[in-house]
Amino acid sequence: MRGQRAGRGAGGRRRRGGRQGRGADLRQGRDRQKGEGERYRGGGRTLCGGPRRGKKESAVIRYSGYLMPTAKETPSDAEVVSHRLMLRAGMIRKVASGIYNYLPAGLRVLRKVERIIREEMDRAGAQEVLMPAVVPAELWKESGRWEAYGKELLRFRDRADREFCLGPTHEEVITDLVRREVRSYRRLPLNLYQIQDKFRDEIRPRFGLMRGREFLMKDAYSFDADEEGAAESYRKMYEAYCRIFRRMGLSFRAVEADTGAIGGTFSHEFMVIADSGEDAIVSCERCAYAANVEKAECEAPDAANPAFAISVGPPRRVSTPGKRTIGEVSSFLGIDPGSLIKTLVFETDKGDVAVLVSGRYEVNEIKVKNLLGADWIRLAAEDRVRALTGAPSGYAGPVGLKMRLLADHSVRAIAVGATGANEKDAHLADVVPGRDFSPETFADLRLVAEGDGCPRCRGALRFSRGIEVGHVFRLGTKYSKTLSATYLDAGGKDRLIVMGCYGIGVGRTAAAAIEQHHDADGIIWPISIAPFETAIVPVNMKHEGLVREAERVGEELSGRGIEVLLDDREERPGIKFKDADLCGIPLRVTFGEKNFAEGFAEIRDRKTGETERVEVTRIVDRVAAAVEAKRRECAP
RNA sequence: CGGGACGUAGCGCAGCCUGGUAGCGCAUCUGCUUUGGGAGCAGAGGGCCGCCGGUUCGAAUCCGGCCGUCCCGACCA
Repeated sequence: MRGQRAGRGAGGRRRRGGRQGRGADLRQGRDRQKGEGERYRGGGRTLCGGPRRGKKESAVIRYSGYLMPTAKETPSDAEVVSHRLMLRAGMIRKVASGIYNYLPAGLRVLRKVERIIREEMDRAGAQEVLMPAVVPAELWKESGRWEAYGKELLRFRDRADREFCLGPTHEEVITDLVRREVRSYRRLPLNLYQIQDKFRDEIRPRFGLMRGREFLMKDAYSFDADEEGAAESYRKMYEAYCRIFRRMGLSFRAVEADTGAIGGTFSHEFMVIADSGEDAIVSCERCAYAANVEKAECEAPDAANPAFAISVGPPRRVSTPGKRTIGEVSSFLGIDPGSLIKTLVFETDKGDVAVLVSGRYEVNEIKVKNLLGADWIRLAAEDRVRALTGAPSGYAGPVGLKMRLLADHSVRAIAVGATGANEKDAHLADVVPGRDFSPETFADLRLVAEGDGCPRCRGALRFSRGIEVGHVFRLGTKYSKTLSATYLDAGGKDRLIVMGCYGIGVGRTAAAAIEQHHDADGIIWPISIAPFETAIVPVNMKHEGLVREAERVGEELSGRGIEVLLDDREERPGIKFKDADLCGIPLRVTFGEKNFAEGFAEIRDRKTGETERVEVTRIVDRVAAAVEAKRRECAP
């Protein structure tokens, strides 16, 4: 799949150069050979940051020789916008499920994301290291995660039959490094990070770079002498993350989150707000509270007035043939779903458990899992439900049920309710919690719902969707304990190092930026992570004066530190415009014949579509000013 | 791993039900014309019809197995 549209002009030159090898063809033509050599030097420097140093070298990239094969149609297996657009814009190509090639333009975007991350991590006092992708099993066995991590951890053996894995995260490796090198409190605090390829053998890779198996990730690890220091390290990272995502021009929210498999005590996820996001988040309209719905706390309602239930007789069995869902049962019995007591049976590593919740709400499995201190939890399968309750699922109820019973606070608000009868096609009415059954505990076990108040300030909660691009954790001593990473304090005593870890998905962040910033024509990159800052489009490559002027302007802009893509392909204007839009280049300078004859060119803003006609003599200044304005929008 | 689908030219698809010459659009290559929003005409190249087996005189088409990919559910940056 070579440049579909990448250059008729090149083709012409190739022909003249003879028909031998393709590799040779690509080097034909002095001008292009020069362009290519310079491109790498120039491009590399620009991307690595820092002011441009002396020497006149062209950093202008010429589209005709550049591998950015755009497509009008998309492979049918791309579902989300970011995936589709990255494929169409010639940024990535799939190699295997969840594994991608990054083409030059895609790589430029990743490098820019990396660069911002590096600058802010360095600024926050972190130091860059690089750890191996291949990790010996011993380290993972030592931490206990060799067993605990599951199939996502890709394991294999070397020729000597030693076990290894591809690192999906590097707590073990970094802790091993630090425990060897750090002995004294004088060396703390320490924060080390890397930007490296990770591999997680996802059950179901999807959405292109949003959920790949191999992916670029920045992971940082902090080491402190005590909890106070760890809290400070955490705060610094939290702030660095805010700066990072602001600089990428993203609208995001830091939300309280569950710590999951990484473990630890406390964590925030950084969510890029996008309707297509996989995660649901809630945030308070009045205060700063924001959380992943998995984590979001629910207030306990007032308990029902017991006087209410005093006159009610014993539970009544009612026939409910074929009615098993809350909706069916409540409308069949003519009662409010909120007074149905929903009973769900879960299997966990701590044994089976039934969880009760008001029919108005959903059980939050993560809260149940955390309450039990379980490693895993799943809704019991049909036959298990039958064995435990004596009825098919849909008819379970707490009355007379012989198993662990946990109840959500919402059940307490039910004075008289209805519930399954543990018998097929039957429910019980006039059920009084506390009288007819008693759960071992009432706790917050449900999912937040629309209409709930903020747990902090009782303000209104707003629901939105987000893409998790970063995650910061307070790990405490989880890894320093299992891997015995200790230091000597000032009193000469051995103490455990207190850790934190901090991740950012590099490719995912680029994808999230697209999810948040695109339109019908393609990507609209924030300038700080765009592959190029401006495109220059000479409308007719046969018009020598016009082309020469376009090239001159490109060189000048480049000389001012602006990243330019010169579309020197022998294509029709429509194609060039479409491609510039598709690839999301923030500004486009168009050299058209009519305007050029009058001494004018045009600047177009990709985002607003606004077009400005500017005299060619002033165009460089004008573009530079526009670029500057866009860069300022991405200020931290 | 469960549920649903799909594998035919680089990409998007038709053909399969009812077995017999592999087709369309885009892209690619050549020539001419064209040059402000994915051009026109003329010509050309490109296929182990996912793989293996079975049925049949004959299989892209029917049957079985395998592999791959995608979509929906439980994990995560």
